[in-house]
Amino acid sequence: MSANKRGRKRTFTELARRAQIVAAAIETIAEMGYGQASFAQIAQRAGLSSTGLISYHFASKDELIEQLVDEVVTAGQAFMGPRIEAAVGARAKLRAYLESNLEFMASHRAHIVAVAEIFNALPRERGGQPAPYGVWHERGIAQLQDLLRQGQRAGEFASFSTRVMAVTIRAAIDAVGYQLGADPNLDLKTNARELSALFDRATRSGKPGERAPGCSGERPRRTRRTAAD
Amino acid sequence: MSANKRGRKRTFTELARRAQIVAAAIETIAEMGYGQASFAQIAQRAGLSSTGLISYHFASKDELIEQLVDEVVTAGQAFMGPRIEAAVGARAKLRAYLESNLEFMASHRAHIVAVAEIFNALPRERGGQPAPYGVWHERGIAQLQDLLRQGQRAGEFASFSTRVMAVTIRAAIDAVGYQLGADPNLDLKTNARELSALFDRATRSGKPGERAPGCSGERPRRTRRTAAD
Amino acid sequence: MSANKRGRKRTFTELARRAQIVAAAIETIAEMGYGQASFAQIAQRAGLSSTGLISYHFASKDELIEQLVDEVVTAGQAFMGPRIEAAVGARAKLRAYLESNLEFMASHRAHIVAVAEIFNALPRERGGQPAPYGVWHERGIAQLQDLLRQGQRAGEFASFSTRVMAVTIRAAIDAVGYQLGADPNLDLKTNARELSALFDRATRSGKPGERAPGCSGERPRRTRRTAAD
Amino acid sequence: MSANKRGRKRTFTELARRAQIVAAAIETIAEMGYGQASFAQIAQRAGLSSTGLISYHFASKDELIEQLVDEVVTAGQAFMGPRIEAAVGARAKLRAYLESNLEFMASHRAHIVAVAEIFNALPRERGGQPAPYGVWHERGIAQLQDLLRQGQRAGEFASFSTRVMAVTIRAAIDAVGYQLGADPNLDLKTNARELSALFDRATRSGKPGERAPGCSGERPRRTRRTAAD
DNA sequence: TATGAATGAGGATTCATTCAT
DNA sequence: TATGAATGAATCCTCATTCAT
Repeated sequence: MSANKRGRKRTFTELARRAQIVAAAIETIAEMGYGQASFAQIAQRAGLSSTGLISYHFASKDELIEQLVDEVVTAGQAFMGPRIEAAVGARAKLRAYLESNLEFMASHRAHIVAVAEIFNALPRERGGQPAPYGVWHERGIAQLQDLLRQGQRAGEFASFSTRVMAVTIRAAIDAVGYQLGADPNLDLKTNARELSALFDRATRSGKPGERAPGCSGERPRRTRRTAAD
Repeated sequence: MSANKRGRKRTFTELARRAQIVAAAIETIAEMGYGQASFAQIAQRAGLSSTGLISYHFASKDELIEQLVDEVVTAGQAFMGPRIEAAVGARAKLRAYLESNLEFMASHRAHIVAVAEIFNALPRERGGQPAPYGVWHERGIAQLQDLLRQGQRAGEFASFSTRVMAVTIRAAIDAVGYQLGADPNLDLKTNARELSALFDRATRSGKPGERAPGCSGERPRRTRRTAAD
Repeated sequence: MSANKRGRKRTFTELARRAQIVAAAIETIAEMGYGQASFAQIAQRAGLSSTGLISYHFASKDELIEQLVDEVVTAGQAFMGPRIEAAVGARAKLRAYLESNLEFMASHRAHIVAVAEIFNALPRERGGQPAPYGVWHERGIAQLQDLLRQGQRAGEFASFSTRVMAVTIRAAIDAVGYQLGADPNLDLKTNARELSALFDRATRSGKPGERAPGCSGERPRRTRRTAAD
Repeated sequence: MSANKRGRKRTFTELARRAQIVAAAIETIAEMGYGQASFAQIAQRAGLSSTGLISYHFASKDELIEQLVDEVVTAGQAFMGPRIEAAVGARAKLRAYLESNLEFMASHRAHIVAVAEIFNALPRERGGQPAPYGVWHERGIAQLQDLLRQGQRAGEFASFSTRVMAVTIRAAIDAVGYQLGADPNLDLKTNARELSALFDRATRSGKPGERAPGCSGERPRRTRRTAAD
């Protein structure tokens, strides 16, 4: 992926142009939706005077989108990875997973919305051929399943289908991204706290010393509920 | 809705053709994705020799999609409504909600996949103007929030943001539909059981006589876990 | 023209239907313009539930339009002919020609507007093949030229190109029809009076006893002029 | 008006292409009529291999037509304006108006025919919304009315409705353009001379020293009349 | 006769991509 | 490298006409 179409290593300028185009594509897709994100729109936003330049730097629209997704996912992992690893224990890691995900969303709103648009707009896995970016999705699920299995082995988590739980956790996070597309003022902190608590209850075992809040009759963090709940 | 463009009551033939076209659209969208579902593709699948016939029966592509969504949503509500109402108590209703949703998916796979495609492909709410079928989504969320609030008032459910919980429940269900698009052999019964348990734990209060399974250290329905979990 | 496509004489019903369709076409074209007057629009206005019926009664759209023009022109001639013949002398006949034309317009606004639309919208004479309804136009010009030549022979009219004068008179009348399409409240009586006077001055000879108003320094019918003149 | 859709100044090539396409549109419309002037026809006549190129250079068909009309009207005004201004006195100006109009027609036959086609084919003013290029028409009428009023104030012209007279003059000129579409060999010089004389008689007052030719019993320029008159 | 269904050609427009400069 | 010009396939939609009933 580091070689251009002439088989040479990409020059600095070339890399800069690609980055600029990808950035413009992110903005465009986030703002107008994948369906409206034509080369013309992207070029305009990038300040380019020709769509031809996009075709010059990217073999096809597919390659542009691939690059875009790649960058966002990589950035996300770079942001979240350390935070998750720093947490001790499966419960803490799960909480870190959820909260760092939403924290990343807060600082990379357009990126997240764009990637969500792309995932949704592109054809899914059908018959035999895989979805274009299904790999990333499956990789994320697998990573989560690992975490959940560790917790189950450690007795921190109850017994449940790690697959179903992982898919649900991802779906919950993606739903926040989806809502963020519609409402830029969405309160991500509240969402993070609520989701953390939700999946904590959903996963935790009833082990002594790890008793679920519901079991003790007390609630750790009482939150005021408003009408908008 | 029962009058055609000439202001006449729709004939039997017309209704049949419309249904046939809608069915072809469902198949096409479910199989190829919304983006690829042109009139030409739909007409071909319906065995029509001209795209003009689709335009003859539907005022626009929008009307076709609207009709499609309407049919699927109406059918879904007709299927699920009674099952949810028959359940007694909020916990049981929530379980019925989840299970009837997935049961409907099992028998209407293409319908669900098609509608999921449409929801995802169409422009989202941006700035001020709402998403085309966002109404349905918001209505579903609101309905779920009602159910959750009732459970909270009755003491069956713990304290949490009903909005976040409702969005997460819907996201979990939609994720199952999404997976169904990729894998027609998805085990919906297992998914239904797991999701029921998951959200039962996530919502329930610690009231006596309503103790969460996790608290007793035992699991009611022990499920064999496979590697694919 | 009195036989239908099966070579039979047209039944009363058939004639009635044709008349009804022609009437609807007149209304539609006058109101929406020729370009928007599709069979669907005409059928709807005629209260028919199928465009097929129009095709059943008329061999083609061309035949419908032909019939329409025929009816309007015939009605116009029936109205104007006697009025012109009743006038004595070329000057009086020319005045009668102009005034009866505009009088007919007043009572057959839609007809006139529709025919004007058709004349304008249809292809003109090009290369060799004649304009569809150029015949009517040329016939009208020829008739006017006859009248003008008679006046010249009788010494009532000055010497001028009867062709140019005839074309100009028709153009002036058609321009009134054109304006009538835009402004239904157009004052036809004033237009008739002004055009009569205009072409009286433009045609008349300087013979004694027939002196032009301009020559005597007096004006026969003094009209108050308003700012809108 | 000098910036293209990318907000750039138009290049030489772009201007040339636009001009070429406008020229092809003029030819096509003049020859086949507005109704038959599809992008396909225009592209073919311009030697383009794709209708897409027209859309590339013009935002819409409307813009193409607008540009076409604009060019022709501007050229016409540039041609006629100085000739009218050079004339001294209302009578001479009116004569210059008529003669320069027809002179322009002689050298820009297709342009005039095309614009006449467009004016006629496009929807007229109806209800409230104005005709697309009605502005030009009304502006021409207003300009003529100004000229006529000046002549009336100066005593050169008799008393008449300047509106009716102006509309009739324009109609007479347009009728020449109309005939030109059908007969390319139309004798424009004779038409110019006859129309000049016609409207001179129609407008002039009976003032001493400005006596109408008809009053003297003599004709200044005796013209041979042929059968075709 | 009359209806509604069906056809297929033709309408403008959008778009990613290619190419010469 | 970068630009603008050009391409041609694909988009939805309109319409007069035909046909079976």
